[in-house]
Amino acid sequence: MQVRSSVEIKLYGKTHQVSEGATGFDLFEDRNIIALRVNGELRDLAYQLSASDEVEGVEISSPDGLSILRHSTAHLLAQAVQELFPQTRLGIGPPIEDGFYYDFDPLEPFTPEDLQKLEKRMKELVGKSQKFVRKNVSDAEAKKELAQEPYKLELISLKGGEVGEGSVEVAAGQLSIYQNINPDGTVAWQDLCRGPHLPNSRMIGKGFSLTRTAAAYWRGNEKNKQLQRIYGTAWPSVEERDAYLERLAEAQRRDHRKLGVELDLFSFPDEVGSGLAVFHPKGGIMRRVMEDYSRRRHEEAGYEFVYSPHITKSNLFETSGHLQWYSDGMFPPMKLDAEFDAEGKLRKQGQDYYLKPMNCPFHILIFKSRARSYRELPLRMFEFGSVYRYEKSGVLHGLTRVRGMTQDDAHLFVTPDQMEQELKNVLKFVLDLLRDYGLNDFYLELSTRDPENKKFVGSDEIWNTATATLQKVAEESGLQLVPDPGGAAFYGPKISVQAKDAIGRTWQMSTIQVDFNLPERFDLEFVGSDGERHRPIMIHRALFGSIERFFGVLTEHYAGHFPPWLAPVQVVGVPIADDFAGYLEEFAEQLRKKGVRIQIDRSDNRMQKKIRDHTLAKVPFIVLAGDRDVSNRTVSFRYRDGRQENDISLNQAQALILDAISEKKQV
RNA sequence: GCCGACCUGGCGCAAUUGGUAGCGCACCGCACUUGUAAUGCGGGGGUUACGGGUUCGAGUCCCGUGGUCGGCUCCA
Repeated sequence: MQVRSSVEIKLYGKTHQVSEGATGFDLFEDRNIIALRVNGELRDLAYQLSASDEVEGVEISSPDGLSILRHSTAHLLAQAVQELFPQTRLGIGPPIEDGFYYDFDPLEPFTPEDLQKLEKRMKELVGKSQKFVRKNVSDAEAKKELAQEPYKLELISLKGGEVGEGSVEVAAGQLSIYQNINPDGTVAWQDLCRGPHLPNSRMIGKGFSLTRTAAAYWRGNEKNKQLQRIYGTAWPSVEERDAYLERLAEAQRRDHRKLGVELDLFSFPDEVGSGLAVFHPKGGIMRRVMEDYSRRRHEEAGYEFVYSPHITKSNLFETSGHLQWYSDGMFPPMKLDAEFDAEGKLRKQGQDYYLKPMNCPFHILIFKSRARSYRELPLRMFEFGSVYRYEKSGVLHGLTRVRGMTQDDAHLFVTPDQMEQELKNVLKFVLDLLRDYGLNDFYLELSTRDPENKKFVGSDEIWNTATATLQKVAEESGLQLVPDPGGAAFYGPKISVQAKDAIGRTWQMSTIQVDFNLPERFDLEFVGSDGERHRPIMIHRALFGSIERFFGVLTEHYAGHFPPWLAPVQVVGVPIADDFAGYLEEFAEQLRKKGVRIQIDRSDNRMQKKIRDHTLAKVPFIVLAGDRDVSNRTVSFRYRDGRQENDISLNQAQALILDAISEKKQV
């Protein structure tokens, strides 16, 4: 037996002796440990330990472990692609949340059938038990090995930093290539990669799937060539993979575009144009209820209501700067009023009118309509303002990304002294209101100035004050605060409220934005207590973002099971037999007088069919009555989840319904 | 905007290698009147997104336009 000298390392912080030349394989018997963290850096299990290394194991189910699994699966995909489509060149292939992708430059774009073939081939490769082996290479070696891969060569020449977009290929310094090695020692495939990887393809197991293909610009730049991206997902077990796919399926079931059709809420008629929604009566009721409640709350919070037109002459948006900065996102102008003589010469200069992409300039004009005193501030102007933005065709998405929308928009004009208190009030107001609509899991994002960017308005001092104030206000809310450095617009910092929905997805909801720019551009002033003129600060604030978008988010959050106060039809009465319909009609009449949206189903359908229909229509309360109920003066309730409550007295029944509505309860 | 896929009655889907459009639900009518997720019978409804082309013949093939979906880029 060979005698080896031993080496002292630290394993999970404790001193540990290993023989010289030992690797991670010698350290961990647990097969769930698939990589190492050595002195803070992720390494392969095959990493050779050296003295004083501080070592930890990386479990496959840990966040790092999952990334490694997914990264290795991406390699497997790339190997399969190059085997089945040898002419295909490699882009990049990093792990992402819940999975991975790999970008390719193939001769022909991939088809869904190709995906199936690739998945099949990947499964075969898993069975081949190929080792993932790291090979450190010099730049010159790497270029030689990857001479056939133009994109990889580009990465080599760029190295680290500038690569952008999840660089898993190269880091500054040492380059490495990972080879997939057959049990007989031959190299099956290789890729430029910084690793680490699973030790063996067998460990990828069966918990992966290819999910879709898409195009993606090389290195994320619109000016570059588009590559074909294949997305996949990978998990330590088939069960976890299936659970993930089930989450996707659940998200699909909740898709507001689908529910919008099924529940007859809204549509996007082709005749109208992309991204322009019409709300049907049922969606219309919901929208009105949402808006009415919002109005009432705004009124209570000291907002004043204003109205402004949908179109305006160009000069307003020249003054505001929108035409200079954002004209791409605006509908092109309507050219009006130009007059020409018989020779076609211009006799009267025309005017360009634009659909408004924002409401703020109008509110500013209202502010400016007369001299303002400090006594009037804070001045809070609110409007359900319809705006139109020419979103690029490819980004339109149901109600969440549209070309015409109504913002619940408010502009607050405050003195610098008032800013902090006002921001505090606004944040509280926003969160309270969102909670009333059923969202209650939030975090905040604070977008601050990019110090590199010279393109901003306002002094350093005012930026620092505003940023510090926003920060303070955000922290006082007690919510988690995520910094977004460099995320601020050029005209001021902002807080955005992110809400998590019922299945854990995050939606950006409200924004509270400080603006130093527009007061400047419009030369806004108020007269202070000192008799001097001062410039107000403006705060932009949209709560829903847009009503359309919020509507879509709520639809998905509730999966169409709206709480009674929002539900388009709140109660449907189902008589056991037609003889009892009159009894239910009397009950309904009482509720209708109190504003309840209740219908009695007197159709020829069987009672069971009616229950089915109204359950599928997601009506919160189905109220049934038969002879027993008529004699006892009761009804029974049936809920969307199949639950039932029988023999409820009429008074109780009425109280139960009214209470659920007024208290915004879910049932 | 870019890449790819797709577009058949209100909705969800069928239509062998191009041979003259079917089904379920919904809708309408008739009968039935029933205690908690589909009663039975009958009926109406589509110039297959739109415009061209190839062909004896196009839902099926080709070109263009519009729209939808998945991504990329973008989102004041």
